[in-house]
Amino acid sequence: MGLELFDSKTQTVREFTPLQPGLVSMYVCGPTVQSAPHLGHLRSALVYDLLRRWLEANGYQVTVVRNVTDIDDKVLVNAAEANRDWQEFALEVESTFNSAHTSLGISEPTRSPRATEHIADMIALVESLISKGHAYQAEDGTANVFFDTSSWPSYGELTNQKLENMEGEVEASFGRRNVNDFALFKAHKPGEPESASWQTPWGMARPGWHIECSAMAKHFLGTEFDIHGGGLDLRFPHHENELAQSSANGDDFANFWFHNALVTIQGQKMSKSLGNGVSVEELLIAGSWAAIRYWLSSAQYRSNLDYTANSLSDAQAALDRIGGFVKRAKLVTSVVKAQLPEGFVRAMNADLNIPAAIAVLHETIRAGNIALDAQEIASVTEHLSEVSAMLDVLGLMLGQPKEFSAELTAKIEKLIGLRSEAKGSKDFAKADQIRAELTDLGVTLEDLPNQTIWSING
RNA sequence: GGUGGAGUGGCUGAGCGGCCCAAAGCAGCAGCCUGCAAAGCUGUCAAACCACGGGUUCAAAUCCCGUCUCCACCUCCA
Repeated sequence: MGLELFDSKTQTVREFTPLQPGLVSMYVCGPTVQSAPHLGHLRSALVYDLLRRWLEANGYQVTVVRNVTDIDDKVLVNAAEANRDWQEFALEVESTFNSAHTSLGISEPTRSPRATEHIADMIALVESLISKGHAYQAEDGTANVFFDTSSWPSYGELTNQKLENMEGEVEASFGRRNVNDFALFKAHKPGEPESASWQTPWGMARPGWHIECSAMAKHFLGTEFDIHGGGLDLRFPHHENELAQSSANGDDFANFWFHNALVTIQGQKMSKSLGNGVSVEELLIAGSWAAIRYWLSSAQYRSNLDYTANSLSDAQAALDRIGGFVKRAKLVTSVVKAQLPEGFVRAMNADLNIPAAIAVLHETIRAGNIALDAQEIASVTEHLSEVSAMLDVLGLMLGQPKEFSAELTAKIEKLIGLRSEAKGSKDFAKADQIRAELTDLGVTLEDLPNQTIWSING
């Protein structure tokens, strides 16, 4: 059985078949670069990285477009507060996202377009919508342009809502005809930087939030593509509005809608507006990037993931177990090409059940350890190779071995040599003294049957 | 008011009609290894039965009904 994914539009798990054999096109809503990323953003980025890896492991050529929303109310507000040029500010925040992604081992999207680079595409799309009777310039004559929700009977189809049940704006404002109509372009406001507005057929304006995704998805992926992803909190209004714009324009848009659940803290959503987001800096005090990645993988993507004080240390302990096996196994054998275990494949295909896949990883490690104890090298090789293949798919990093100076390495190895000699001549006092010396240097020794390996803590 | 989702061992977290008297990890306990440790490994422990009360079924954590609690979205958010 092949890959099955939950499609949040139909609210069913469906077999995934790409529109074009062998190719997968995916659009992911990336960050609004208004402030530095927190754990929740990392989860979202990681989910799509894992999906991409699994698709690639299955032989698909995957095109991932992840946008950067670099023009938005909050970007302008936050930049102004920081007394910065908004474009510089946006670029800087974007780079903090990028470096966090890189550190987490998230591969770069095929394309990562910025909203401000596609104003022309957005204008074209809005003109098309106006000509089809689905959008209008503000009644008050400003450059505001709105989508006319009353012209689109399917509005609400993504989130299964009826227009009359929606709360909408308190009152029609800025020239809206209807409280649920949403902005496609926003007229330039006095006080906002000139640079934050563009010449449009309706006057100087900047794009609304939703139009960029419709325009850029079409630009890079065409009128129809396989998967549209983003955080659960984007389903409404953002994705609902994207769908309305694109489908009102006659485009088929996404075949699968994919929404990752959120990271919570004390049961509450982690969010910029609640101010309870755990920043990258705080995370790195609690654990390593590897631990963060492992922990973020530990719940299925549609389940909330609650961050607690122990989260990263638990993850690190699990990771150490994995790393310990790999390290020891590699002393007696090496990795060969291996098939992924059937249970692992089954778990990944079942709507990307990473925690179940990780369970298979641990089971394989246990079997590998047993083989290691029994000195059954062929079996160790097999298990090590399977583990390696699984780690590859999961993109799990095993605490990249730190580089130490040759000088330090030589010193440590010399001390270990002396200790071994002391042990050989049963001079345990001396051996223990050397071990204590190494402990002071932060070096942890591990005595294996015929050698001593070492690592440096922290 | 509307639309979704969740409640599983000390913690995290899979399972969503029979293979479940419930995966995996962490923590706990014991043993192995060791000169002793550390680290590591192995085993084991754990839920008077999966929020509660009914029901359907030969069979339910898994389906249905009711109740309680919690979360998300309907305003910017991954």
